[in-house]
Amino acid sequence: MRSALNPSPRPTARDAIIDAAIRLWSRNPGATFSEVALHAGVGRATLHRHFRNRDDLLTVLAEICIEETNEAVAAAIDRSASATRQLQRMFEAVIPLGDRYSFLYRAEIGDEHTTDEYRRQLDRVGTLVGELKAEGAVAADVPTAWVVAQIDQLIWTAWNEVASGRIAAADAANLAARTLLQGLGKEEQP
Amino acid sequence: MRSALNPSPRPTARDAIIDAAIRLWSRNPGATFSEVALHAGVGRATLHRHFRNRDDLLTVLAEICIEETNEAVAAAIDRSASATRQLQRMFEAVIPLGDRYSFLYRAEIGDEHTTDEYRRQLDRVGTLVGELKAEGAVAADVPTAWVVAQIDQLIWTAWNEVASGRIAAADAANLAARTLLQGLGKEEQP
DNA sequence: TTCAGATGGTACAAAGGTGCCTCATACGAT
DNA sequence: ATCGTATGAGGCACCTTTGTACCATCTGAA
Repeated sequence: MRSALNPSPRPTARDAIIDAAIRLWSRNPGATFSEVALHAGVGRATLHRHFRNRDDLLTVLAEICIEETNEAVAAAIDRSASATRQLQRMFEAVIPLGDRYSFLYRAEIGDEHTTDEYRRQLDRVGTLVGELKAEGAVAADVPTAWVVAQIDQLIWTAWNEVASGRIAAADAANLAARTLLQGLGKEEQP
Repeated sequence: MRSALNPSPRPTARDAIIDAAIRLWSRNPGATFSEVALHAGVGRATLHRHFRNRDDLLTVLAEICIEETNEAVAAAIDRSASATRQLQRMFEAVIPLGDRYSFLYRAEIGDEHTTDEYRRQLDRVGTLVGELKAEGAVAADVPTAWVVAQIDQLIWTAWNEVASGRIAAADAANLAARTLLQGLGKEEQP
């Protein structure tokens, strides 16, 4: 059966490879091309037919992950809502992507367009943090860079804890938002 | 000159190797033995004389890092102080070790003794979290696993931000403690 | 000076990964 | 049924890394 998405190149094999590679490289960035092929259920030759080499595949994966994240965030963000609610919805949208997103942390992407897109993503988070500060949800004296780093880490940690079974998936976004906002909220008594 | 520490095996070369390996593998876990030797300023042959193979070196590094962390924490912890202050001092002690500690996150250590020691370390953090809950500094309804994960991540994030120059070193421990405690503190109004 | 130990450089073989290739086959469209 | 395409299996040459061995050199101690 042909996926409704991806009408252009290939139906199943390519998707299987992409999925397996993301999954595998998230756990083990040094995994072999053979292992990727094995986990994708395709021959190693087929893998090379779809992606010339390791960098090629890596770049495609990164672009897909960033695109997925952008879409999830765009769907979650409602600019008419408060920044606090936008943050909450962003956590809900992005945390489930943690397993697909995580391998980008360590991967060294050479492709310029991809790194630019990633930087732009962080900038967007920085903008959201600015709005949170304007709302008073985040104290103005906390460095924006710290808040952005925390959001990044919270997404990863939340997914990680869910994946390992220590935290219920339903609680993850709430815990993350609570950790961030009540942790960085204005001090009550100085 | 012979270091006062390490009286038993070798004076300088071994220490240089260990230092270079930790530093290098923290940034690039896949770095080659040759690269390690290069950064340590020794020949690859010398490296092999001190450490039979990669696993051997990795295990030694892990043990050293865990031991260093244990010592730093033990020196910082004062059981007569409040758990909150103990946490603060732990952050102060451990964050500067972030660069030497970080490569353990991804490294796959086979050695049983080492993994046990690491588990014990996490357990100790869990105990501290229990005390924090007893003090009311951390809400009882927050899963301990989540708090432990946050502490772990805060150490790493804090060091990371300091290393990249986005956060001042002097602020890191305070920011971390503030993020954690005020983020997980008892709710004021339900 | 002499000697033992440590080191650097180099060479070597084994092992594994990579990229490319061919061939037989299975599947779908015509 | 036939043809074209994608695939799986396997082979092959090339490269890097790894672990080992050998030898000349240097340094500190006797």
